[in-house]
Amino acid sequence: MKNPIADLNKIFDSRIRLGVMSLLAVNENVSFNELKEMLALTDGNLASHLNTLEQAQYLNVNKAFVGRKTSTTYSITALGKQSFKMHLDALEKMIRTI
Amino acid sequence: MKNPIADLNKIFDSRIRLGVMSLLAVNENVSFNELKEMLALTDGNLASHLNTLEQAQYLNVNKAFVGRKTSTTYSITALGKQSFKMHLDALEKMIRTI
DNA sequence: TCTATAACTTTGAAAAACAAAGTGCTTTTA
DNA sequence: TAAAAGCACTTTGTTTTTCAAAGTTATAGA
Repeated sequence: MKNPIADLNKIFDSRIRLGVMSLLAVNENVSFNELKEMLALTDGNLASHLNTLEQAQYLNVNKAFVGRKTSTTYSITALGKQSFKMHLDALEKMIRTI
Repeated sequence: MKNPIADLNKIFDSRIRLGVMSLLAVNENVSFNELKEMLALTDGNLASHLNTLEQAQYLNVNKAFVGRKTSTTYSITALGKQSFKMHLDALEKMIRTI
């Protein structure tokens, strides 16, 4: 019997950050509003979770214009991809022992 | 693109409660002190997470004597097993889309 | 010009996490 | 037999996290 949670990443304890990462892992670029709708969050709540992930350097922010309107999209960094993969591996390992 | 976190159980957001459940899923009965050691927690911290899981009726408390010493062990309830399984299924589904 | 939308930031309240110390009971040890 | 130690908590209090709601800035469209 050994510690099953030692390899889990604290940042991904949050269901919401897990959701953001999993959306960004599958879709190259996702906009603020898409994330907001997908995860059914308020602006502020989403913004703060995105901020946490940004601080950790797990994602990039891309500010662009679609036509003349601003559109902010988010994408995963290499570090983010790696950290997320490690977390999922740890989860999978945990699941597999069950 | 659909909400990837809708089926996750809020109670299992916590790494520690996830760890407790995964230990109890594999080992029929685990004592307070084993859990404490495995997960590297203080008494109070473990007790409060166990309490949360007990409130949710995800685990049973068994107070017994080993020789003449008290030993409290914990085991998973049917509801706990089911809820945990659903959570893991949701996680697996999330992982598989990636 | 007025309204709406995007993407935040700020504020503040509520909940959760956690460590540390205290408790009551029993058992072992000096 | 008195003191020390272990078990399984509970209590206390601080720190951290979560979240909603409101405010902000800038642009776009009617």
